[in-house]
Formats: sequence, C-alpha cells, structure tokens
Amino acid sequence: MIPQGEDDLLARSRALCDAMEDEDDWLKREVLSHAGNRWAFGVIHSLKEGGKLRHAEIRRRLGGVTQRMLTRTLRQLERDGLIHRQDHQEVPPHVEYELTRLGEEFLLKIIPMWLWIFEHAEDFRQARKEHSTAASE
Amino acid sequence: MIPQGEDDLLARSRALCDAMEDEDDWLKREVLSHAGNRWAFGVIHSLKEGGKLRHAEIRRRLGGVTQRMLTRTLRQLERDGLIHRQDHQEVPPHVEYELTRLGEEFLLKIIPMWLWIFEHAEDFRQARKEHSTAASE
DNA sequence: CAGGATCCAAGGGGATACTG
DNA sequence: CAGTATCCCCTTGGATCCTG
Repeated sequence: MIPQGEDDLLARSRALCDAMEDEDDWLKREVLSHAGNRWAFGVIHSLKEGGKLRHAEIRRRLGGVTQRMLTRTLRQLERDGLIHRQDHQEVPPHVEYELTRLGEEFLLKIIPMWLWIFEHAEDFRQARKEHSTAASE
Repeated sequence: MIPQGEDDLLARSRALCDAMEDEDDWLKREVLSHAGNRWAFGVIHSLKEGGKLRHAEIRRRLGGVTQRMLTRTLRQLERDGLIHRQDHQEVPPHVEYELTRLGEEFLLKIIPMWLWIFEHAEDFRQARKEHSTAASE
C-alpha cells in the first residue's frame, strides 16, 4: 500500500533527520517513547472510546495496570498535551481525563503502524526463530 | 487528513487490543521499542539510503553514536528481522548490514508518524509550556 | 574493523503500603 | 477515589578500555 510518494516520504524524513541535531531530540524521545510505553496506547485508546473517564474507570478498562503506573502514564501524556486532566476539586476526589485534539490525531497516526505490526506478527516470530537457530549453529 | 476510515481504524485497533492479552505483548514491546529507540530510526534510514553498509560507515552517517550502542541497536534490529547481517568471515573483520523487506516496510510505516510529530513540534512545546505554568500557579 | 567487557547513571515498570 | 512514598529489579544510553 501507499507505493505513491515513497521517495517523497523518504526525502522529507531525511531532511528532518538532518535538521534534528540536538534541540529536537527531546521531542523524539519524549513523544515517541509514548508509543512504546507499556500503557500509553491503551489509555489513549480507552479515552477515544469512552470520552471523559475517571482514573478508576481507565484502570478497569486496561486491566493489570497498577495505580502508580497509570498515574505516571497519565501525567506523562498530560505533560505532552495528548490528554486533558480535569480536577473537580471535590471530596472524595473526582478527576476526569479526556483526549485533546492533539491526542486524537496522535492515536490516528500510530494506529496504522500498530496494525501493521500485528499483521506481520508471524514475520517477526519467524525472524526471531530463524535468528535463534542460526545463533545455535 | 484521512477522515475516511477513521471508525474502521479504531474498530480494527480495538479488536487487536482485545485479542492481545499476554502472548502478543512482547511483540509490541519489542518492535515498537525501535520507534522510540535512540538510534534505530537513523540506522534504518541510513540503510534505506545507502543500501549495504558496514559498521563504521553507519557510524559515520549517524554521528554521535558509540560503537557499543550501534552494535546493540544493530543486534536488536537483526533479531527482529528488520535488518540482515552478513559477516564475510575475513581478517580484518568485514561485516555488512542491509535492510530486509520487513525493515523497509517498517520504515515506511513509521515515517508518517515521525513526520507528524515534527510537524506538531510547536504544539508539543506549547502544551509543555502551558503545563509548567499551570503547575506553578 | 567490528565489537566484547566493564562500569556507571538515569529511567521504566512494578509491588506494597499509606493518605487526604 | 485518586494519588503519593518507598522499595525493588531491569533496561537504556553511554564512556572507556581491550581484542581477534
């Protein structure tokens, strides 16, 4: 798919690589790391589907995440502007999270890559298997 | 952009999230980590442009990477089948690396996200600035 | 030339307990 | 309910030195 514009994509990417000396390096690390983050994708996904959600509700949807890790993930995403945190200043605490426009766009950008990875799950498994057998020879 | 098929994307992603219980989690971690890896993207990019390259040549193109980190990155990419390592068994050592078909596809899949992030660099900077001012209030 | 060995600092991920 | 504090292990990124 998307055979058109391949050279163009590479050229633009190349230009960015050259331009990205030191100043923009934090951007890659900061933002792209979320894509590899253990819970970030699930959080964004949940918020996309559920709209405005509370901490406990997100935890329920994810399953397996600890309070601490969820809090850290939420803080990180908030800091980068992908989600919005709304504290209702109530007792007991009532805090709601929702995707920002930036967060929605981010989700739509990483889903294709995400899908591609899982579509090629067998290729990756195969590559690893071949590699381990080659190593044992 | 790409307003068409948004629901479809989400539905497919949702289905994958549900299906991905424990077994496929390594896949996400392993493969997606390359996207956030400090050097992986540059390595893949160099190989896409330069074809078959040696260790030292890749180092020259990247600039700033240590031997150790480059070796580790190459090993990781090789393990996941994104690049191929060809040891010519010579003295002095002569080892060449090149992209596999899987690696090329991977590059084309992550470039759009990559470009999007840099196109929105200002948004991220702004979000962070607002967040830090909000925190200090 | 390619990369292994060693040592280090920082961060990710997690378990458990506690708090306003 | 939402979150913090403390402890832990593991990985990442890196500097430096050494080797076939």
